[in-house]
Amino acid sequence: MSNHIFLVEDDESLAYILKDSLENGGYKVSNFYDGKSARLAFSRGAYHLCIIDVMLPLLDGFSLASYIRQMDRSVPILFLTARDAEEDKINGFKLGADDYITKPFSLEELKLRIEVFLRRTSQTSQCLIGKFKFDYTNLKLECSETQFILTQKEADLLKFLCMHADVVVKRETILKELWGDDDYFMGRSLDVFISKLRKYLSSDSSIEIKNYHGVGFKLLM
Amino acid sequence: MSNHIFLVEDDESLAYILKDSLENGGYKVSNFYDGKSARLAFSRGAYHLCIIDVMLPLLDGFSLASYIRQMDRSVPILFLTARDAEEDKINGFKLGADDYITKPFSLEELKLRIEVFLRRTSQTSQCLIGKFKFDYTNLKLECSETQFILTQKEADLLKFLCMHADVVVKRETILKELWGDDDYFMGRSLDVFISKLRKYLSSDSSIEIKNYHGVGFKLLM
DNA sequence: GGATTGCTGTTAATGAAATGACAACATTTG
DNA sequence: CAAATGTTGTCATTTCATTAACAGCAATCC
Repeated sequence: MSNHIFLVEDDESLAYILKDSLENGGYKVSNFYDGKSARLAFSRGAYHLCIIDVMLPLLDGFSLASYIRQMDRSVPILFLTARDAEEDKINGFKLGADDYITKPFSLEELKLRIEVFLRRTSQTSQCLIGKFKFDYTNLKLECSETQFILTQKEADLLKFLCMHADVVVKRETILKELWGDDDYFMGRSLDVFISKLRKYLSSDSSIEIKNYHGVGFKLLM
Repeated sequence: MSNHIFLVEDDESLAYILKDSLENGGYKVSNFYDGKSARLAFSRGAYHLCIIDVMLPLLDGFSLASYIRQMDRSVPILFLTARDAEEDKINGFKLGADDYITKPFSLEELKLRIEVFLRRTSQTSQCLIGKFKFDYTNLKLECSETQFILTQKEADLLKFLCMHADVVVKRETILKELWGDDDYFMGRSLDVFISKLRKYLSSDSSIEIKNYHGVGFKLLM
């Protein structure tokens, strides 16, 4: 699920460099060279982040941003602006811009900021299990009283069960998916992990990892 | 990592309104009602921005600011001052104040200025890590007692961890980003650098670079 | 019912791999 | 060459998936 970046920059060579290096960074980039065509394009596409030069032909960056804000109240907008145009900033923040980068800037800088924003919006794959909050990417399983740090494999298994909550998942399916194969010892290993997860979740009696004899498991909550 | 605002205002109702609305704006706010207790508190905490009323009981805003400036050479200080006290401004700028807001002011105005300042500090690549101030562009990591000059690679890594504070960053991601590739020896090299950073940061026990076995690292502070 | 067999739950032991700390080496820079 | 920096190698330690061991349970058969 690669993130789609909406880039509006009229300086062709800069635009090219940005597009190229962002694409190398694994993003999908759509590039527009003036405010008007950008505005039209935005209404037709779905984007995860906008990078907009303040100075644009036909329609300036602020007007474009204000239009985008109307269409989408949450998409992060990142302005490219000249070095010390302080009043630009105030102007922009009013429109709900999220950040500025002043030219000239380093690509690294830009990439880092993009990551920060995309992280902020795309929730770090969290899900609720009874009274617990499970954060898969941070391997964290927490409730008001306690917090557990899971190992990768524990987290993988719990995630798999979550994604198939209330459904009986076959042992075979889990093993193929998470262990890559299915033999006697892997099966025993799975049992050990199930046991560990049950222990983590034991403080909430509404949660149950139920065994279906000879078939598999089901996460109930 | 939400920004922490140091607010000193003796008018209780104003203080309450400010604190409340800034907290709603996503900031963490610590509020003090007189200069003396504020001075004590500042020396014990780490803040990203200070908002100080000029007129304060026990210790006036200027004296407080001058103390803060000694402790921290770069934290933005924003004064709240009466309408037309021009000499206050001159006084304040000498002490290294960064901006003034004259009462009465609008909340929007204040919020915008705060954002501008916080962006500015983040743009100059300074960030706070526990009791340390880390200046990426100058490769400087300092606290009240000591100062380290980092190498470029040390600084790169620390910056990367800062930008992803409180998130588990995969080894692979770090290596791809900072070493350009990912093989066994680069992995070992990364471990060496992590070890160096831990040594630099060891004097503040609230900072931790936590390892997630087989996964990566997370900067906690 | 009672015996047998295979499946599951749990805990502990084991060994391979990841990590931390440090030293040695290589490379660059002035 | 001397100093600074990053990489590679070594060894001790830690972590964790797996394996082993044993006890309880479920299904099947007589």
